[in-house]
Amino acid sequence: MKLDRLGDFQRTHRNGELGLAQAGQTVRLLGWCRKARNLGSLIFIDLRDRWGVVQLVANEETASPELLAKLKVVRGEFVLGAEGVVAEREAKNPNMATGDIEIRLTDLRIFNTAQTPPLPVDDAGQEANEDLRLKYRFLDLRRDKLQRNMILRSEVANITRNYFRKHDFIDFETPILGRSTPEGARDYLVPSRVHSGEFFALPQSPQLYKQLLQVSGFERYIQICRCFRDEDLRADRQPEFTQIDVEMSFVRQQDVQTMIEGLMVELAPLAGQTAVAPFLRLPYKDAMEWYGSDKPDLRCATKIQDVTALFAQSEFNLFRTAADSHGQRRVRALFFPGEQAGGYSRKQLDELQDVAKHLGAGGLPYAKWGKEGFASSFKKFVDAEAETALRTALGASAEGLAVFAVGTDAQTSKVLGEMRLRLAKTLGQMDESRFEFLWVVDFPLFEWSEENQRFVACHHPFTSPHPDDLELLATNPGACRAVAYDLVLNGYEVGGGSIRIHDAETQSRMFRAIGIGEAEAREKFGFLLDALSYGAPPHGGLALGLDRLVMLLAGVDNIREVIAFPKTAQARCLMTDAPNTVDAKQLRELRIQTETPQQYRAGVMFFESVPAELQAPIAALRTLSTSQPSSTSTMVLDGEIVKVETTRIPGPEFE
RNA sequence: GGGGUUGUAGCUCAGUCGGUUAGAGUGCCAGCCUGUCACGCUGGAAGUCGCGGGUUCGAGCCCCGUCAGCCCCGCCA
Repeated sequence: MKLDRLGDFQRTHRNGELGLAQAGQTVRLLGWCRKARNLGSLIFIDLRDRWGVVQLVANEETASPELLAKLKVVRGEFVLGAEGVVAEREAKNPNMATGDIEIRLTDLRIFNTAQTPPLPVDDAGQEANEDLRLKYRFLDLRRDKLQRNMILRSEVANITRNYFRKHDFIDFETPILGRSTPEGARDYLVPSRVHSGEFFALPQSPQLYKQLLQVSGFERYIQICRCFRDEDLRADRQPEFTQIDVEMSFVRQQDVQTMIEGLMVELAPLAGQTAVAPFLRLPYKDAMEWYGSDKPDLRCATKIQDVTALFAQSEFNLFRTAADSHGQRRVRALFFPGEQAGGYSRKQLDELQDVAKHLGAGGLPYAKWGKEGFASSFKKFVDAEAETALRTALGASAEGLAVFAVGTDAQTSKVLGEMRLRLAKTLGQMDESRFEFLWVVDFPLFEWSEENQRFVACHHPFTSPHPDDLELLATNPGACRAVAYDLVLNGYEVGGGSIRIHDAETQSRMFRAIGIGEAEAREKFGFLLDALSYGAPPHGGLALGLDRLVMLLAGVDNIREVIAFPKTAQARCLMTDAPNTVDAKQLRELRIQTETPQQYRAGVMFFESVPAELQAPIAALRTLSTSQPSSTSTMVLDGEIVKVETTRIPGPEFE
């Protein structure tokens, strides 16, 4: 089929903006065919562009033979230009924004055809599997849902830039090629050709640069920047992600928080929500105690309770030994009121217990008060008096379900934190229509790393110790609090920051506390120590996860839905097949040798042009190093270009 | 690194106890159709049951391995 040329065919209107106001006008529109409905001598086409969908119509009596011929070949996703007159419809469609009107076609241009899409492009049907969506991301992105998400994302970025500009922040760009740092996540490394054997690291965050810009006197820094972490993925974690990175001079914790709250107040309406500043400030210790999480979801009111003392005299050994442990181990509980909770079935409780076990619990003791009265996994240890005591302690006035965890605070927090969210959701005791912002503050400065057998910085090693805890730095680092704060929304950490250390002496003490000696500190962070010694102002800031924020504003539960070209959970791009192996020549230039655990050989599938007598030589000849289980490559054999499908076979270790 | 789960037509899925020629909806193709908008009606094509091996008279179904997607734990300053 001969395609039309765009030539000077320009749109006069966007599809979404047409209505009865334009009736009678001749318009030119552009877009994709969402759907063609051919009723014989009457043909409808739904034309989609970024702004909406409008119905085109033509009938046999009035349309020219040329126009009719074109209309009959149009299929889904063809790229069209339409010229026609806006007319009030005979049959209006109240479900469609432009449902009052249609375009009576006078001319149609077909700028491109399209194969039948491998996945549904409209949102009406069922969504395709995600691997398919990721492979054909360019088509998936045509869908309304993703278009809306991308537009929302752009809105968030624009509002953010305007907000900070309004507050005199300066927009910076910091290096993508930087220095690998010892603390924190694994770095993505970039080999340097010029300096063979040496590597740049992609930034996990522009942390040090933004601090140095405070030393330089810019006072207010903002950057919307890409960050990279070579760690395993989650539904809310990608290896490259976008931060709204903020840093300010001459500020206290509350100044940074107030600034960020102002931004949230402006962003919340994008989700039809209202954010009311100031947000709740919840100490880390209380968050862990009440919610078992450092990012509590406050849309559920239920709190964890300590019921250890109730079992001091109990014959239930599991619980009593905790009571005897002088606080080392505790019995903690969650109580959910209501008929539904009290009527929880054995099967449901077993499922919950499985989850608890996966989180490291031995089981999930429970007690429930329902239609059949009191039931519990440890009922034989609970007499009437004990039951009353338990009931009173839990505030269980009527029916309901309590689940228990016993162990160290870390253990019980992990289990009950998860149970709290699960039960709240399944029992409908989580108001998912609300937005609940809060600040979690007073984080510990350090945590013990089993792997390294030393304390490591919880946030990062530039975080200011809490002024009241300075002397603990050397004596009891584990108890030292930090001036660090996380912004939490609906159980997600959407941002985190701190007041930084701004004097070289405190910074040195900090390095000492985490086992970085003078010489090592000098070598790795000499530039920072230098900077701090030349008049660094008191400063602090925070970084917001843009992707997560947009995810929550969009009301979706996966970060991939708000990223145009995301990676899979295995950190691969299904569309481009990145990462991929590179030419030996490239590696030689970089003086890099690779160890490949398996060798790959040309496989068994050949394309039409390969004569039979050449197939065996090809199979024998080619040994490929590729991470792909199979791939197609082109090679020249006896002067003939052939395509070879290579498949991976197990082989000896590659030398 | 570990655990769970999924993989059957272009797409979404069903497939019983291992037993005839592997089905449905949708999409696609063809014909008919002047008010559709999830158009309708009639007909048709369409399958490496992810891949490899095994058990069996017989495997989509059972076993072993493997690849890929998703979720979680560890990890993520």
